[in-house]
Amino acid sequence: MAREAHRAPRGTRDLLPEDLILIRHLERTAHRVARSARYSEIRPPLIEETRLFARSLGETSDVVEKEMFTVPGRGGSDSSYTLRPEGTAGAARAYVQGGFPIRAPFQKWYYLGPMFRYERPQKGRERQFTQFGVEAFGSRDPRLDAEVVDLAVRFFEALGFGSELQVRVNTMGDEEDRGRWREALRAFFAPTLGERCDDCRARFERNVFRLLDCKVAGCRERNQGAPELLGLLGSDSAAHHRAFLSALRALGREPIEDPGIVRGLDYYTRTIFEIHYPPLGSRSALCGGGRYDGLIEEVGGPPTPAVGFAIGFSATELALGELGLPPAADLADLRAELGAEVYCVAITDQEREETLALAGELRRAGLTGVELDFRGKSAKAQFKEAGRLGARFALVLGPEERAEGVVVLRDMAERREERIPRAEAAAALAARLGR
RNA sequence: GUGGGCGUAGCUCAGUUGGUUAGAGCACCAGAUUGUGGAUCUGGGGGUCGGGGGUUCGAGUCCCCUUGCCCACCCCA
Repeated sequence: MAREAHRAPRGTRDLLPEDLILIRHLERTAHRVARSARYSEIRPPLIEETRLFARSLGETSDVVEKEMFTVPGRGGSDSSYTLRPEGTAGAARAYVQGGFPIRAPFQKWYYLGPMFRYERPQKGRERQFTQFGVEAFGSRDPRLDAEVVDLAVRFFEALGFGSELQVRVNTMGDEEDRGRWREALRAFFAPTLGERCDDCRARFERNVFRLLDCKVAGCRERNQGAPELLGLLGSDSAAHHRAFLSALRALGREPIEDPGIVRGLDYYTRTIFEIHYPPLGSRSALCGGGRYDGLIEEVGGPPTPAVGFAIGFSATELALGELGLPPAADLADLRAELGAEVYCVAITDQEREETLALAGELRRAGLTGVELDFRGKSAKAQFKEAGRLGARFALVLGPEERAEGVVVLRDMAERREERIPRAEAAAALAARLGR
């Protein structure tokens, strides 16, 4: 081994052919589910101006404060670019830049691709990870919130997750509601602040909502009886929430109201939700999302409502692994692509060039998975390799065949052979492979 | 950023109270009737035991440092 072998950067990994069987299945499932409700794919750049994220995610969010991959621009001292840590900001920016708020405000989009966060890697968390997300702009209809949730649930159902999937919902209210709630919480927590953990005391100043999901047991106890936003909602927000719950039920999704859900990013308003799969235990959260009616304005557009979610593939992969999903049959076609369909065998070295030419003809004729030996293997070893690769047919070329202008077409499974004119090989294979 | 665990063949791992040429399985290669396969059998290649220092007659085994990976906390997807 080389003394200083290069390694993939910490928190990143190579997706090798074997790994891509599962990944590609996740991707196609995402495309399919998004398509089912007419969401269209978008591909914003992987880098954005740093200030876009600072603006949309919140200056004091952990992501912005210490988790971004940022590179200085070369132009001026004020230019700076950041590898996207999430997909919503870029989508919102693209929506505004593309002029959609005016020419076609209602848009249903989705994205799928790598995101980057400079964090300490651990199980289910990488510095480069993949997210599948949807964003629906231009409507404040609570039925749209429900459609988005349903989409997320169906993604997991399509992968084989069972009926234990939970939709946990909560509401963040609008800005006014949240102002009232913030003051109520501060008034509630202030007297017992001295009995809480250091983190809570810091959060009290920075973002009082976070006290609600502190993991420390003692702190949790002191959360009992904290004012709930539900009781402080203005009539619009309350009506929205009720209609959202009703719409979910109309889709056959029974929501679980969970006041403990608090999103870490600043841009959420009203509906927020998480998809959980309790059999996974502490790592049961698979998806988070919600409504962010203020975001478009935040990134320079006119007031425009929006709702969406993001699903991280890392956690999804982990969960699938624990559950033994997806069933092998769902991956069979992708797995088969790693093998060969037709293997061209050269009996002696005299046929090696011609097997290459033969393979070329087959490929030009549209056949896929056409392979031959490039390592000087014996005829026997070539058949062995053909078998290992799962080839359905072998085309055999030896001195005799060459002299007669034919090839031997061997059906690997049936172990039957027939001689056919060399010129008809491609057509014969195409017919047998159903092409 | 803070803790903890682990680095032995390409992969997954054994390696006994420190003791001779460091092992297994899988994978790879080659044979087992000179032109026919996924099984079996036989054989083969391949390791500065992460790196450095120390203790010792002797270190893969013990100690220290370093580096990498993993796990947890934080936070979240």
